[in-house]
Amino acid sequence: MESSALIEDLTARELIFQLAGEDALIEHLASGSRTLYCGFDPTADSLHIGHLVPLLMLRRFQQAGHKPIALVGGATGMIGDPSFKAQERSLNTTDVIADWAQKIRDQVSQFIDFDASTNAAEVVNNLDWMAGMDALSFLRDVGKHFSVNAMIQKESVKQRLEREGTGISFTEFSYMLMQSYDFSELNRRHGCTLQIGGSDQWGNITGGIDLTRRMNGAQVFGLTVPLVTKSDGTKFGKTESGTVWLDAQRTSPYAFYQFWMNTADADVYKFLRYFSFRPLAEIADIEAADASREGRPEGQRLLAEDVTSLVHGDTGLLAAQRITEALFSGDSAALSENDVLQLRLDGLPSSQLSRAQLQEGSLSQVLTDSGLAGSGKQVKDALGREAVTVNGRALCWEDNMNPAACFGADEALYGRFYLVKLGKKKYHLYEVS
RNA sequence: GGAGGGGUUCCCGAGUGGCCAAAGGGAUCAGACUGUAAAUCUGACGCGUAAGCUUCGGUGGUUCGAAUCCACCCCCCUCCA
Repeated sequence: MESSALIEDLTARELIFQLAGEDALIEHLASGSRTLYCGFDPTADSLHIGHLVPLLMLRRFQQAGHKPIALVGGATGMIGDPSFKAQERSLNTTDVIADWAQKIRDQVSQFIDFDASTNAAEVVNNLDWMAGMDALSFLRDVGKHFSVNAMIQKESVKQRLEREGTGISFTEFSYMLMQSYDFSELNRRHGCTLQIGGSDQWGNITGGIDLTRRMNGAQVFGLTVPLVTKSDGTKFGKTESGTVWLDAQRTSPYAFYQFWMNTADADVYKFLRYFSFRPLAEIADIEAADASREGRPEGQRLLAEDVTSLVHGDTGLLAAQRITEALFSGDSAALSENDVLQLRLDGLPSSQLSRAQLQEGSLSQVLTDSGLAGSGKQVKDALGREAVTVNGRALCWEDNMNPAACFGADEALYGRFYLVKLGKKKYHLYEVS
């Protein structure tokens, strides 16, 4: 895609929330290959789908001929970004952050192309230039350019300053200076002229634009992507089991795929525009086709396929689809022994049990221990509604105290497997020996 | 350092000696209806099959009985110095 068309496409996808220096930026991007960056702080050992929009944004820019830099916040991660956070956060140790930073680095790397001939991507860590900086230099060279009067006007910290019951430490208050310095440093080192980020980053980005002008005398730009919202007002990116992570160890490709499959109709086309690389015209066609179709729309499936493939590759997508096909087609008895083994490899939640374990305790204990249910109450509730099935047979209330009967030897698939379903969507594979 | 206001179950938030496992709302889960939607209705929602057990910042104390009273401590906020 040509640079001139890029902004147009992003606008149409509603991926641009704010632009710093709009006309000049459009001209700037249209007139050459530019270098841009986006920062990711190691606040955990994996990124989650909330990071996906800016991450894919880097990719979109690279596809349009620009050079993306992914910045891992080894230094900023040690401070903690206060932007729109309701409370002061606790600090992690240096070792932990270094470990996380390495993991984030690997993760970020899969979305951008390091082999492109003219605009190969780079990954940098702001610890490289922050670690060596002493407090005096920082205060004199960087701090001097910031007005506290201006900083406390920022929306991102207003809540912390004004709201009763919270506060902000000097440490977190200084975060903006560090991120601003990153921008000016990348501008100096790599000729970086554009920073992108989530809408919560606006204050930090404009801070960096000002600082770069003052320190380097250079004009640089900023772009923020919108916060992903859902039509029902609930928070995007959470499920019962918590955050949806990009790391396959934390959120399996199957769970990831299912997350997107469960997108509400009201959101699915917007999400396709946000998260998929399909041309807008194609997305419009999909929407039109779904509107005139009876029953289940295609949008969710296509969205799930696109995003799962982006994050977990074709292998991950195939695994997710294999499980989905097996579980939701209804007939688990049709699975071959190989299929069952494959499902387990593909990331279907599973656990091992011994016959002896089933002789005592309760079913709710078994299901809770394996993580299928959150509590025994949940299991009891489900039992009372015939919402627990083992290899397709619904259990009832009386079965709770007799787990051995629930996993009858003659009912096992291939002598040892039991596919337990709790509710309509949650499955767990037990191997009993 | 001084004065005042706070810390309640995932979140918000009521509760000021027994009727409190703690109102209400949100989130979440399950059922019905469906399309593995939405909306709506129903149920669950500290842990436990149950008896019962463990909670209201922490530690002690008063009391037959404490989230509620007292002492000390920790943390947060506001104002003053």
